[in-house]
Amino acid sequence: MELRHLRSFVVVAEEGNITRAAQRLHISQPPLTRQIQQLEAELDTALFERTSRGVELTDAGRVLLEDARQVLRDVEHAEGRARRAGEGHAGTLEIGLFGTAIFGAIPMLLRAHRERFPEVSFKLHNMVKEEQIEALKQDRISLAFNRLMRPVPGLVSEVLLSEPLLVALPAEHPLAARPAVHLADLDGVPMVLFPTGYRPSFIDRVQDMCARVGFTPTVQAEVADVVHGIAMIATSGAACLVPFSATNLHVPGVRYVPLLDEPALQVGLCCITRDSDPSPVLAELLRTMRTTAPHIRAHQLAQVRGPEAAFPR
Amino acid sequence: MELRHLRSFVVVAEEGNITRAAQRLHISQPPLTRQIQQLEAELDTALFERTSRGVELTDAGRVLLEDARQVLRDVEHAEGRARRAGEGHAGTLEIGLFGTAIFGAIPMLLRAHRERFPEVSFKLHNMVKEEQIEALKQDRISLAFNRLMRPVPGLVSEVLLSEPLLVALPAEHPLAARPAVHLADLDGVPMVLFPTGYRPSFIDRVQDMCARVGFTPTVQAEVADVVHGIAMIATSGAACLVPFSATNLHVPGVRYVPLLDEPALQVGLCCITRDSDPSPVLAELLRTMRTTAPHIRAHQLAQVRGPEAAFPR
DNA sequence: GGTATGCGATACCTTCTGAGCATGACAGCC
DNA sequence: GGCTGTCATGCTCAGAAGGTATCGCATACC
Repeated sequence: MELRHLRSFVVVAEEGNITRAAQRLHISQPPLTRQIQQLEAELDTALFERTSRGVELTDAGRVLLEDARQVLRDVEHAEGRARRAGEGHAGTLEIGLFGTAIFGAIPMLLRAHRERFPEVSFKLHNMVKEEQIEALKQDRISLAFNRLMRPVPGLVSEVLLSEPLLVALPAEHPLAARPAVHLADLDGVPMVLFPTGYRPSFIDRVQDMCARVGFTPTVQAEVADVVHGIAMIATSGAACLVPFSATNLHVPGVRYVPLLDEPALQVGLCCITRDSDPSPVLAELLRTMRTTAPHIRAHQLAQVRGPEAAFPR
Repeated sequence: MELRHLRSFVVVAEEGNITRAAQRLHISQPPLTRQIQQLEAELDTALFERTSRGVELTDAGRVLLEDARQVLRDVEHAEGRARRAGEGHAGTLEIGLFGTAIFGAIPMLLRAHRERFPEVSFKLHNMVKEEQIEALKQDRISLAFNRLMRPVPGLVSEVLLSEPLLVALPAEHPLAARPAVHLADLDGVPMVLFPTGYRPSFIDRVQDMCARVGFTPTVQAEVADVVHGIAMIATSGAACLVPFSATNLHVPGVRYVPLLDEPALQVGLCCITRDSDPSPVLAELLRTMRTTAPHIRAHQLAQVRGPEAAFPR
């Protein structure tokens, strides 16, 4: 059975007349008659009753008509989707995630893309940086989000967005009442750092920044990720430097206080891809993200420093 | 695009290798290559990346693979359904209904058929006898259920089932307390008769039966159908003769009392069809109904006269 | 009642497409 | 550097799909 048979069958059923159906199909009547006969032979069932005025569907014909229409619709649909997928407008992307951004910037970026191309869907996989690199190399994902990245052959890393930093503090901490603090104010305050594991990472960035303003952080604990960090300070006197995205983690007893050391105190959100991935779906997502990221950044800055700071200079 | 293309495409995608896929498809490699090329040309998109070791799906290819599999499954499914429909095991039947049996015997008959062939579905249309005849002649339904039928050219009527009769009485009526009554007991009791309209019908049967036991019914009202009849007696002192199926109409204040004049006092349930309907789905339903009807009758008799009467003689 | 009309089915011919074969171009491997 | 395995291409041919002419049959119409 070929689609040709189904296409012809549907037209014949609609016309109730092989001759007229043949005209609509731009073929002559005999081959159309034969097509129907072939279909009937293959299904071992009469699909039409032949009357003096034309043809009429049998029970089996009626059943097949429904199904055939469905199949033809699906084929058309598949054709459109494949075409759009070729242009990057449809498809599925496997994405590796780790860290804070998952609560803030990344959903906004992906939502923006979904608005452009509703037929693109995402499969998100939580994995640490080493796993992301492995998965990218093995083609299991085509995109990973992370913070800092040392060069890896075959992969490229792009800073999409610089996020402001904040200090997460227990609500009863003296600094928590201030509208903003300097990083140097944290000298002597016990801190929770993250993540453990693969370097370089956010933890290195934090230690580097503290060194620059002249102190070495008092490390109360090193934890696996931001979620553990926030959870920890809620029940201790410690502080924790976090990217803006983390402020979407609303934990009772935790306050987020902006840092005044901007713009130096920011942390990049990187996306990592294979260096010659031909995927048009990925390419379109990168385009979306590059145009959306500045808006997200402006929004974050406005939140941290007030609306007038959103567009400096 | 033809199914051939999709079938080939799926196999190539599964094998990741055109040569091997060609072996599985029992064709040689060059035509398979060309089929994929045709598909790609038609969709205006690369479906595979050609590597030195074979082929690999592109984004568009992955999207199409899902859809193509779905289409092929649907085609197979359609094929099976059409085949089964040709044997009467699948399809849809349009059925015209009127009167009491809709509450009792008919659902049981249809349920029995559904158990044999779950793929057969029914569309029920409520219509009076004249409409049933018209609809049958115009092919809008292929089966109608009713009570009495005078011969109509082109249609055949078959008595599927004889249902016992009962008297519906207001609960406070003196006869309502008895375990059973004779038809003659109704002499002088005001009666509600039905249906109005097309003759001959149940109303004629009732009058005929009363005449045979020696009285002319005192007609309090003539109503459209059994539902109106039952509703009426609930608020009046009248009685109403109804077929067993009506006892499924549970109306507060109404009692159903068996008649002792059996087996004479029964009423047939007829099914009406076109006299040379080739529909195998209909033929199978008739088979089911003919074998199921006696069991329903036995069940009804047991309810009316007690278990030992269910299998007389 | 006989002719005209319209229908699908069939026989026969034509065209073209889809498959096979041989071979080419290219990459990876020993 | 040859060997192997991959997909791509050019050529040939069989077979399938389509076209033409015609048949058989029912119905409609005069």
